[in-house]
Amino acid sequence: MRADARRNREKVLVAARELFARDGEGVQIEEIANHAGVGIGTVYRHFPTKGALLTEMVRTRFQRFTEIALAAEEIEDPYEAVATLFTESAIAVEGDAGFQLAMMGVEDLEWEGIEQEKAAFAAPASRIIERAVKAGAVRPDMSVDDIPMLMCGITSTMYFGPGGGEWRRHLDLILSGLRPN
Amino acid sequence: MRADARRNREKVLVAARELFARDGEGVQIEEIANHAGVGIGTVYRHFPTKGALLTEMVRTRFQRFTEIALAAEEIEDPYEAVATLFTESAIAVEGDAGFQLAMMGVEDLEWEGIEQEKAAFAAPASRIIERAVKAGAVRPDMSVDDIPMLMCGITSTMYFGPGGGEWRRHLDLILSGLRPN
DNA sequence: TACTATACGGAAACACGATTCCGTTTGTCA
DNA sequence: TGACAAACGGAATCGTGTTTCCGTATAGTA
Repeated sequence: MRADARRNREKVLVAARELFARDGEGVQIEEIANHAGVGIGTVYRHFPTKGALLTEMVRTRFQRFTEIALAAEEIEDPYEAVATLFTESAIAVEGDAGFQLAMMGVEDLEWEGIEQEKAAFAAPASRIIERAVKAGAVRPDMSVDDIPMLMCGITSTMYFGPGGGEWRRHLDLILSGLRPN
Repeated sequence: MRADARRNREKVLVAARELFARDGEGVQIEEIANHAGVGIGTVYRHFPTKGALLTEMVRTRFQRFTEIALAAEEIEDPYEAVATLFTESAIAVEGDAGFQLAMMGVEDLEWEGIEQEKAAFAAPASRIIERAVKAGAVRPDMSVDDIPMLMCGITSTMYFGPGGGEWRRHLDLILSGLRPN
């Protein structure tokens, strides 16, 4: 690949990241191109469709979750590990409207492309939850399948709520609801 | 207003209700018209824009919340009143994807049109929360402003979650998180 | 029944954004 | 320094869905 091509690809990615974070799926290709300082054609040279470009954004963000889960697994206290998993994940999503919408499932992105990332996250996350359940630190019926649901709720509060950190209260309620009985 | 006009207006409303519930903001005017058995022009005769029609849908649904709040206020037990308020509201939204999206704030509807309905709901809802707080049945820091946030979370679970009633678990967690300390 | 204000239907005009296409420019290599 | 494949820019094209417009049909009334 030619040097300028690699450079432009990177510029497109950076611009897309910023604008997708601000506007979600609503970003226009032309705007991304302008912001990156390249032509529309160049965007299409690197990504076959708008969806492919945005899926790329989501994939990157998702990988961050896996890092967080891996780090949380190292925490001694089983409950703290769970709390950290949720809290850090929420923080990672804060300020990225596009990803928030993606988490909520309202953007029609090609989630197919990120199965692999999902699995990579599910493994450590499962271990964290299982450990907490065994230790009696959370409800006995909690499972890894609750994570998308709960994150979805927190995320939507984040997206919907006026500016501030209202989502922290929501998270707080959920964490307290997760304690046994 | 001529009799046929009134009849058609009603047919449009019914069709719009059904299709908005199924597809959200994505419904097409032509589809609504076909479903109602009228022409596109007739839809526009009764509602100046698509947004005006959909706002009408949301307004109707919202009024249902007020009825629920008013009924919940009659419940003796202060905690039960809160729990009922949330549970019944959630049930009212179940199965209406359009309204779910509206609650989550992702449809760009003209919410201005429903300020009045909002206020009508806030009054009884406030009384319910205040009573529960005074009775020590919920966290002392709970307020009526938590309702949109929490409903938003529940609603998004409903929309996002695969079919079933997963949202009941989310609601369950939230209600248990709302208990004092 | 004849008249007229209303209302109707749906083809056409519009709006808007994704994607294509091709003439031009640029990086790379001999 | 050519030569040429790779990459670029952005006008033009296409697709899709909303809204307008106007000739036709109908309810209501004398």
